[in-house]
Amino acid sequence: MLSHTEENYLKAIFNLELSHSKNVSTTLIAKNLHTKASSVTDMIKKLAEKNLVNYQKYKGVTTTTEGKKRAIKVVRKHRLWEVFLVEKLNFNWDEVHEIAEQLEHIESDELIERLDTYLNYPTKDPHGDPIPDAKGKMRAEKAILLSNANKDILYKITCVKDNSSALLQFLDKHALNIDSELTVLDKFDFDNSITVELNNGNNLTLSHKICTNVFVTIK
Amino acid sequence: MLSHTEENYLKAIFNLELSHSKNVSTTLIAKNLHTKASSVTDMIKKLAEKNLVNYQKYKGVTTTTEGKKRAIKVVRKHRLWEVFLVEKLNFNWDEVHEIAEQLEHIESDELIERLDTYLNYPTKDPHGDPIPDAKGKMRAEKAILLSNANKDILYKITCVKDNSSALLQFLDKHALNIDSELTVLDKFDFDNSITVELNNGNNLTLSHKICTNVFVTIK
DNA sequence: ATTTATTTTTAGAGTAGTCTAAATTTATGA
DNA sequence: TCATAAATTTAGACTACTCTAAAAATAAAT
Repeated sequence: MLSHTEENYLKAIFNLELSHSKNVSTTLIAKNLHTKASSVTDMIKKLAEKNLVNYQKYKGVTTTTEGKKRAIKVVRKHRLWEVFLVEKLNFNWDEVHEIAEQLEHIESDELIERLDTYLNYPTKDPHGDPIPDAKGKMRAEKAILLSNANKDILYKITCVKDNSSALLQFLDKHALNIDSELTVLDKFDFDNSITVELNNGNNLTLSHKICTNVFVTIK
Repeated sequence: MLSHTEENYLKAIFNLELSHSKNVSTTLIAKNLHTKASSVTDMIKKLAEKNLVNYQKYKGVTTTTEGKKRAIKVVRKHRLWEVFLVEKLNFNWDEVHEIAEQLEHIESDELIERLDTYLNYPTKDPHGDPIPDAKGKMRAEKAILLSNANKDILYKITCVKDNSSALLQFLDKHALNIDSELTVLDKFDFDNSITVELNNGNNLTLSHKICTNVFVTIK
């Protein structure tokens, strides 16, 4: 059985491995968990001792097969609880992250499977992130960043990168949601902003920062 | 903000205060939390420092007004989650205690009020225990122990004292539930067992141990 | 009332996790 | 390639909580 802290480290390492690929560095983990590099080193040693990460001094870490399994389980729990909070308790999608961060550590296999059933086996959370199934399989999304989208092609939003309230509230205010459809009309070299047309006919100019935090697929 | 451990101590002290009345002893708390008396002394000092309990060396503790408020909130959360687990996720009443023991520490006022709304403001948990409302008010139940019930009077079960699976499974097997109706037919001095008649006409003889763990009120 | 038993507290130490500051290793760049 | 910068690890200390064993206080019993 892992402590909440161990689970948090494992989840962070796993996520960073996916987004930054291969050997995750100590400082990157520290930044992610708002802690210090020295604390990370200590914890990494502990996780390596338990065969949950591969670790060589000064070379960063990767998760082992067992480590991945544990991390995926935490991710599954986090995302299922997010669906519960939004679908059943009517929370807004920008309010659920902190609470799910706590709920993901509740220990009970039976609970999580019953929750999954109750929610009717959802495959994505309110932010569009895929929910791993009970075996740990996760839908591989061939989504691209909105910043890399081409002009005059119809896309739909599938996922947002950042779960911060600030981003989610911005999207809400501009009627942008998971499954919203849009076409890129213009790309501006000056500040890398782009103008999109929504399927209600409205035009919207989005900053580069927004575009690098929103994933889309061709509709 | 209190740690899980502090909340657990506070809840235990509060419950023992209700059941054993006045100045709860160090050993009683230790037994209740499966820890050692010396650990209890340490924690009591910490809680006294925060004005959550009144403490005089060697004289036991009582909760302060603020301490009671915090304890009641934990109890409210525990019991609401138990209702959720039974009503929505179809757990049996003997399976929910351990999980609720974890869920009761999730920190979010918004969450607990939305859960309450979602469950349609229940007033008792699956074991018949009263759920405090958002202001901390709890229904005062004038229930008596089945062991103190009189002959030939129609009672109904309102609550069970012990949340252990063993007791709950015994009751399940004998079709005894919250709101089950029964009449005491006989009381045996030899072993303090009693014979009851259920409203389906069946007779049942119950041991003293069972009778001191089941609460009833006159129907 | 004084011994004995029980309860409670203190003292000292251990584990999990955190930090700062210093030392070491790796990466960078003239 | 050699100096310097950046990243990483170690060392030592701190908080929260736990324990055992011994000391002190209270309760019980002759």
